[in-house]
Amino acid sequence: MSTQETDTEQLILKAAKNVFFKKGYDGARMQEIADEAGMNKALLHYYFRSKDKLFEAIFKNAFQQFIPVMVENILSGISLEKKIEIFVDNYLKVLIENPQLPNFVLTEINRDPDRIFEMFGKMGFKPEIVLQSIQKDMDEGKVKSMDPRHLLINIISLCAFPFAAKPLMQIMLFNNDAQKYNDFLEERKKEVSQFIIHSIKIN
Amino acid sequence: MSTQETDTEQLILKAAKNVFFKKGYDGARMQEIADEAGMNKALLHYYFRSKDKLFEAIFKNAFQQFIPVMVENILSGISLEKKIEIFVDNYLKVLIENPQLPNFVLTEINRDPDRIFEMFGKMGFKPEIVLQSIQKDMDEGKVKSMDPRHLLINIISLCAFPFAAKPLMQIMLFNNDAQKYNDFLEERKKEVSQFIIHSIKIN
DNA sequence: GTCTATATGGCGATAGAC
DNA sequence: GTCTATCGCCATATAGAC
Repeated sequence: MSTQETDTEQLILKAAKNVFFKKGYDGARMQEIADEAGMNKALLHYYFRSKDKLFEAIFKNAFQQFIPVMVENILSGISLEKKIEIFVDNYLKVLIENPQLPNFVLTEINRDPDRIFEMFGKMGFKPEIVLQSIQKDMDEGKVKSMDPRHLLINIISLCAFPFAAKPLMQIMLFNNDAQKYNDFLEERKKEVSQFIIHSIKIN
Repeated sequence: MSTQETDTEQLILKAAKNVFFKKGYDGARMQEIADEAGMNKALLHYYFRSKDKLFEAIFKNAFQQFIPVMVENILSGISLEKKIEIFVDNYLKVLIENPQLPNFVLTEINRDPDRIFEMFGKMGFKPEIVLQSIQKDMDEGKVKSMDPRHLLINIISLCAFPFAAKPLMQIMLFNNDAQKYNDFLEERKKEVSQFIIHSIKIN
């Protein structure tokens, strides 16, 4: 695949990402994408043929942004606690740069979950491996024993949800001050790690 | 307000809830609602005039289902730990009965966050009061000290996210066995409480 | 109140000039 | 490659018979 794509194509992709991320597939309008890209609607069809095809491009790109981050440190030999720390840090970093990502993924999870699961698989994210890795540390008595699925879903929930619910939380907790909410999300890199690790520690 | 509404109106509301919850405002079709209610499309307009008005009815109803639950035990004098336990239990109970609720609310959060915030206020949910109540127990040294906003958002995240991401999690963690995922969500009533309380305990 | 038939508008997509 | 103009469909909404 060539890394050299036309300027126009890049403009379209950027605008489409914005609109699809904000409005979802159903709510997005080709006209709005064209406006945001500063060009005519017909050009979108010239480059991508249909709304579906354009969406597909955005969809694949979105997953390439965060699945590798999730896969990365799973197979390394470090302790579960350290893994969690690194995972939370990396995952939140990606989300801070792409705050609309959780909403986009959640929308798609409800449109076509199988497609997403398939995409996860293609990119090397295998839940069984993650669960086994967690189970191993529990069996060795390094952390509190529990159903690893609860722990996994807890970690993902604590990272992703504050982005999915961002507009409301920003109003509720920070008087709609965007800068303060971003600082708050930054803090969560440490806060969430501590929260989880404290919870699974054995004393 | 009369509690006696026509049968037809009830049928419409029930069908509309199903479709709006599943497809969101943009994805929902008046035809589909009519089909599911077993009647003609024109009747929906006879009773509710427009798609917007019908949606508004569903919207208000949805919030009446869960905000009172959140407000309920906040002002009581019991300990924070006990409050969390009761809150998680009640909140998850509502969500198990209305699994699509988080998606519905999240969609609306991104469409019009101010409207939701207003709705929260009208129904007596004031975040400052919740935060103060949490802060009080921290000041008294009963639980670990932290920004109460992180704790609040952690609690909500741990409860709501597994429903928002349900279709994918069911596939990933339970081979798409709906019964098993429901059992898993039931388990979370205890699991989430323990997870949180363990994390804020002082040793 | 409930239906069928139809009006109205919006949106994805295409044709064709430049 | 990029634009304007337009087609054709589908969804909301209304008119009017029963």
